[in-house]
Amino acid sequence: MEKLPPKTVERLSQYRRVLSKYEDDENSYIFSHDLARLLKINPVQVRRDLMLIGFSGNYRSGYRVQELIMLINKTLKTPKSQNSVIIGVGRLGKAIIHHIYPSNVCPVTLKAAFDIDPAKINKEYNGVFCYDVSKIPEIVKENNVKIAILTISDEDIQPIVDALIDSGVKGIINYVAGPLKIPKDIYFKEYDIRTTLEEMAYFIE
Amino acid sequence: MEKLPPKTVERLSQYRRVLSKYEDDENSYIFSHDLARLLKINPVQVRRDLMLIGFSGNYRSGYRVQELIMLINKTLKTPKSQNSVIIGVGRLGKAIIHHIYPSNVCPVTLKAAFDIDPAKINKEYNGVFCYDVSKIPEIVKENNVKIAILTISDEDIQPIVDALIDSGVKGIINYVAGPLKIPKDIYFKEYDIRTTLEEMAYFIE
DNA sequence: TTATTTTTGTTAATCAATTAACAAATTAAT
DNA sequence: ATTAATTTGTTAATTGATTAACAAAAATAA
Repeated sequence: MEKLPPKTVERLSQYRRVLSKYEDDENSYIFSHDLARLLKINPVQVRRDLMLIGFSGNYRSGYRVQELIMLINKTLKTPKSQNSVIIGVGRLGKAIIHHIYPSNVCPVTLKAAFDIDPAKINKEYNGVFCYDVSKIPEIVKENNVKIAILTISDEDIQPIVDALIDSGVKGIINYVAGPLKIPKDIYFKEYDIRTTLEEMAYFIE
Repeated sequence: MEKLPPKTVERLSQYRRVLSKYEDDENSYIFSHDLARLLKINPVQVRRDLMLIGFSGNYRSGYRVQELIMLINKTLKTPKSQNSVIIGVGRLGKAIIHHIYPSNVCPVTLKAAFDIDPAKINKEYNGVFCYDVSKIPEIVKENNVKIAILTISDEDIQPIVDALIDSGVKGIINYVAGPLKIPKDIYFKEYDIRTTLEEMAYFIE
């Protein structure tokens, strides 16, 4: 099946998250303009996104929330379908562990954490066990992990990245800027808050 | 002067950050394709971005690093020109404080932190003082703060957001998804790692 | 001197994302 | 019944971002 545009996928994930708060009522409906307002986007965009996944609404009452969530679940792979690991259990690493795991909303499972600091290794953080980075190949292969989250900025992170990729990781999210050698076929995203801050500083007034 | 495209601003911030590691040598130069490789983008994009800010390179040796950093500084406002605050000093809040402050690279100054937890108030975190949220109007106005970073997902965050905006904040970065009422003229960005994870899970094979 | 190579600078073309426009469906009101 | 109001579904238009294409500049090699 044809892949959806990346931006649409991003919004589908956001629709699902905000809608899950509205799901209490079995029979609740939502209009495109209401869903749009929750995400601060244009209602046409909502309708277009839903059109792309083949979801139909009702001319009078809008879109059925429960059905929409179910279709988004199906479209963005079924829940718990992808496994991930996190590198680094410092402040940021721990924050992310607590934010995404255990969560009934996020369908990506965090299978393990890794660190280089002996003080952090062989402990559990909110249910996620932390191993020495040397265990990456073993654990990653064993659990069929495809996504890695990087939260440490050590100079020597490149060997860790290489080990992850060698072991089958296909997507990397890096929260600490820094040039990394990453093959072209790896899905890579970098988020550094400083970039966002500087962009914002430029545009406000 | 005409505003630059948002994506160009984002990349300028990234160019500056990676180049600052190359600045040691007073007279170092870099080619567009080398800078491009560091950011995993197309060299044409680098040249186009630099063209937009009116920076010229040398046909033989590329772009002068030091001069380029200076021009980016000038383009993205001068260093230390914008003030920010952070809401919440939990795990994520502390991680961000340590990541951006004090930093000679990020030109946005973190002026204060706020929390609702009495155990966290009136303490200093890596040099940033934490106040009770009731102090928002006073501190924000006093320091001419224009940017706020949200790291708490409390149900009652809307009044905090309203206080920030009333006190003059023009840009908000939200790290915890959740519908917020934000006026149209506020520059707003939301980053929830779960969205990124789900998008990635969809695209990798 | 005359090619050859390399890299910038810029326009044009392409691709992606958003928004506008409006027909079709449905209900409610007159 | 007819009109008005509302909202979806879809195509077309627009806007924004990226990439391709290539001339101009400068140095090097033949």
